[in-house]
Amino acid sequence: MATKKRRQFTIRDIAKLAGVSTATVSRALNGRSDVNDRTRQNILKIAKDYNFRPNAVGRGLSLQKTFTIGVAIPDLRSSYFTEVVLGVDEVAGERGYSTIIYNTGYVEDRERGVLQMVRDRRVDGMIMLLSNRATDECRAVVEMGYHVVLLGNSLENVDCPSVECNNFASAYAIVEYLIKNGHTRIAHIGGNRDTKTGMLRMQGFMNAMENYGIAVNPDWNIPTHYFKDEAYSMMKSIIATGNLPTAVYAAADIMAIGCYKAIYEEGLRIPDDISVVGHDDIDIASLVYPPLTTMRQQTREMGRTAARKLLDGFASRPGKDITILHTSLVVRQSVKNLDHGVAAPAPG
Amino acid sequence: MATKKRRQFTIRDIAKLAGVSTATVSRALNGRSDVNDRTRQNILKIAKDYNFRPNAVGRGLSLQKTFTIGVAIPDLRSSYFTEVVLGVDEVAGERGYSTIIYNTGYVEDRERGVLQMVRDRRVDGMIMLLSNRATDECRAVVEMGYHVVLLGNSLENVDCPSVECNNFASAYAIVEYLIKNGHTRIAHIGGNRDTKTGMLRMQGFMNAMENYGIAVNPDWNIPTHYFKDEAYSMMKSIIATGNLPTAVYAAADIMAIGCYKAIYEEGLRIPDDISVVGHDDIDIASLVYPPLTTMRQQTREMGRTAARKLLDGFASRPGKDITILHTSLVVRQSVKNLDHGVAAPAPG
DNA sequence: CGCGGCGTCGTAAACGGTTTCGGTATTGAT
DNA sequence: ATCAATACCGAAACCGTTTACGACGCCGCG
Repeated sequence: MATKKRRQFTIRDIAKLAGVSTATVSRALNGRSDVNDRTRQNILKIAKDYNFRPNAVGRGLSLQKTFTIGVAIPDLRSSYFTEVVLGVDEVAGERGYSTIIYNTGYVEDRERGVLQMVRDRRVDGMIMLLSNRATDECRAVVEMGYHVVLLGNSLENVDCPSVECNNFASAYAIVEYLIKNGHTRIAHIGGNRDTKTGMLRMQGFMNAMENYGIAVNPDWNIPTHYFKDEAYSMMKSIIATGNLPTAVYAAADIMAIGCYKAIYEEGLRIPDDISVVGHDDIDIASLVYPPLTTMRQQTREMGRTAARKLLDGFASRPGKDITILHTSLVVRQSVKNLDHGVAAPAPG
Repeated sequence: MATKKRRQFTIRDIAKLAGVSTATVSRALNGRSDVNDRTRQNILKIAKDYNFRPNAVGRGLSLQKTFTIGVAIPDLRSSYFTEVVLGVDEVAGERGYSTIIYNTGYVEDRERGVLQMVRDRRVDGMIMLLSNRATDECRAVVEMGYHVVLLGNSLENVDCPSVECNNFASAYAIVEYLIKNGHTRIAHIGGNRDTKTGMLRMQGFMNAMENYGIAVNPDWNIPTHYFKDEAYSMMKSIIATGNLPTAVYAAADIMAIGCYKAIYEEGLRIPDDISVVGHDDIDIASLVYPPLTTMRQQTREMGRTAARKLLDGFASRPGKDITILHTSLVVRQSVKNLDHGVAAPAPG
């Protein structure tokens, strides 16, 4: 069985069949003007008959360009990230580029490794969602003149474009929403501390609390990773103390979902016993029970503009320029209004 | 600003600096034995000092191998598929391959296009989740000797490995579960008809109904695509007729979620008014309300074995061989037992 | 001394495209 | 008829790496 793999059918073969040189074949195939129309038709016909496909690797080597861009995300399973990728892929596709997706899982080595793909010339540029830990590596790469744009997390002293949302204001807004609904016992299951988003959202939380004169319980300000399972564990441990908050602000919807699980497992109700809010408005936020109130990010649009920046940068290389897409509060049913509600805050 | 992009630092530069030929540099860098240890150390040092990285494109051309595999999935947003991808990426990573993800969106042209990547030599092999519509194209490609393995949907007369689940038996089992809970008025929001999985699950549904002597209402056997939104629409239109089933079997969890949305929007309750079951056990199946009973697939494992087959196939090329991973019923809370329940079947 | 073997390395040809440079033939103007 | 411009095309270099083949020196052995 198993058909043997033949040598590839190349433009040299076409050249021989057409009685011309490879240069002419290349010109004809690429639609250049300086080739006679009859010979072009002939070459095109042969290419078609033999089902010819140019070898992308050879082409890439010659052109010093692969027409491929990479995008590195921390977690393939989070629809926040896949939505970003979809946005990137959209505009990449429009411009004749394909996109490679890398999953870093927030592990430092993989972040670094992925960054090198652009030096390997596997991709023409990279869109990176990474933590601060890769800062030095990233700076080095952009200083070598390679094209990268950052998403969600611009880095200190790294001169490349980035797109993000106003994390601080966004966190402030949703915590304020909680406070205006009568909550004072508020926990923060926070995002990764070596991530700018994580720091800013935490600061937004702190600042809102401070401005309203509410003390924050240090046991209720817990950094962890942007994973469902980790948020689940943290929520569990908070509940285990017996000292319950009336509301929790999870730094990402995916983490809020983890909190849901923990809360339900402990026999508590949302929002009656504990209110929960998240951040990002990923697609399942409206599908869980109760539907999650959260801050909506323009996720796909972020992917799109990142891709545009990267692709535009191939022509004329830009320096640092940050574009910020704003967020908006979407109110659903996961927070209880304590002023008009039944229960008073749980006993400390 | 914007550092100029220099010519790449190549093994030729290293050769010059070390006073040897590029052949020796290549040998040293690749750990071959026939190079003196002192010269090797010298070369390695230079490579390190200059932060050298071999050009993957040049390497790929020379080796006729890119150490990259592609995986084509229909929908990046479905965690069923991303889970597959994660499985693939796991074993690929272990063996020194990276993986490229392509999103086809079930559109025929993209399925065909993606298939060509392996002919372009962009990837060493492909794992494809596709519909029957790409059958001819796919057969042609494998007959040319390229490496592809199919996942979820083996194709007629295409001689390549594939991995799937027992769709027929799986569908039969969950419909039987519905029947044993007293349901007879059962609708099937079915998967894509040009997909083997869609056909088989539909047949499993039909067969179960027939074996239990239950007539199937043709208005309740609706094919559509494996998308949440489409299932939502279908469910809406069923409800709009006023003739309600007591249960619906959605051919995929993602579709079941779409049904949830439609049912809730119409002010009905799950499972009190309508029971819902799905297929696949994607991660949010346990997080929606009520938790969805469904058939669990060994999703990640499917990705893993597909990758193993592909990678193993590089050494010795296999013909058709289908491995089937079994499914299991996971009972949660989205179906009501009509025998012990309150309500009799709704009036026809 | 001659010879084979081994260790080490260089030359040059691949791999599959693109592109520069220049050459020939044709055309049109004078 | 002469000359310049133009259309079309080929030779060869190039992109960065690997590798088949052979060269060379050195060693030990008969």
